[in-house]
Amino acid sequence: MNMNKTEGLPEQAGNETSDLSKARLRAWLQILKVSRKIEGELREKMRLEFNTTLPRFDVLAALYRERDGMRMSALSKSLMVSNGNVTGIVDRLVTEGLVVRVPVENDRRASIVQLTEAGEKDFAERALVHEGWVSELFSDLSPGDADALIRILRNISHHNEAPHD
Amino acid sequence: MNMNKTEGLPEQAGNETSDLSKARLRAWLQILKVSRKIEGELREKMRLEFNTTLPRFDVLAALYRERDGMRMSALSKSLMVSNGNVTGIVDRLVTEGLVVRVPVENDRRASIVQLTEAGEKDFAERALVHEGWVSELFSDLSPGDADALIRILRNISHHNEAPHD
DNA sequence: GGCAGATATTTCAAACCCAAAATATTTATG
DNA sequence: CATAAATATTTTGGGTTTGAAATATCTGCC
Repeated sequence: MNMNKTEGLPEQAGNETSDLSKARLRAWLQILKVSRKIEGELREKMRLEFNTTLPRFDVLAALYRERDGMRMSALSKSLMVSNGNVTGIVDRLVTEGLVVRVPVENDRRASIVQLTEAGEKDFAERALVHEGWVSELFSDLSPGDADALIRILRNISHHNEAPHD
Repeated sequence: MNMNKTEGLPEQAGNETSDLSKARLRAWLQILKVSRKIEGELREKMRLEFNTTLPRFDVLAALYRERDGMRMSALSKSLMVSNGNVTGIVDRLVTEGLVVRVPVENDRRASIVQLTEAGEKDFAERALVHEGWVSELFSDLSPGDADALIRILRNISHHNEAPHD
């Protein structure tokens, strides 16, 4: 018996549009929807309250976690955006005086991007407000659901891991 | 004992960076991470396999669900992007022959965007492959977790509802 | 009819984003 | 040492994205 059941079997290649496949597609579309809505809200708040943009904030956040600074390549990997992209964002942060490019000893190709004192101060203040915004936008998210969400999403991240976490 | 625990207490207004607030922030960052990674994978596949882009595919998908066509404003609301944005994407789809702009009876301001036969055919084929990609990227997502994910994310969507779902 | 305000869309400037090519530098290998 | 391959970053070209301003049109009110 059990001959026609597929439990334990690997997924069938030609089995397009199974129920499971459709459920996963719905899940993905829902992730996309929430992601876009929250990102839009945060972008607007950033602009109105802080007169800055989300990508710039993200760069500052990454640098705040690594006080010794990061290379451009480390930044782009951490933020999951392209190399060339980070160049422009860091350029703007430099002109704003929030970060600096420090040459690397013994490697004249690379440079390390670091928060200035002003950048550190600015970010520290803004991070608190930002966390408040997020908490407000997610105020329907119970502790249990938050944990479940994080667990499920981590599973997905880990599976699609290109280099490492 | 148990005197210092805060379980059951309502959220404190001035209590920035409470545990719950931090959990929600982590949840948001995880959503962002998954969203970016999956979007990047899909973008690359779209480019290599279909020689198209994600935004164009999204517009075709919306139009495929509404065979009678949609107004520009309905499109931008549905995709949660700005009005001006849709203009450029539809322009490109028009030159590719996948959609057409049909004037609206009694309202010369508006136009209705509709799939052409070629657009319909193209999308129908690609949608199946796309669903397969998503299912593969989410292959670690069990049916139970998919349902939980959708439920939790819907809660969040509903809370942040500007006009309607 | 005339006209103020609302609505639908496009245009515009600035920023972001990617992939690929270009540049500069370092490392490894003969 | 020379030089091919690898590495780090910037530049480039095409596309996407937003918010605001500009256009065109419609609706309601006098």
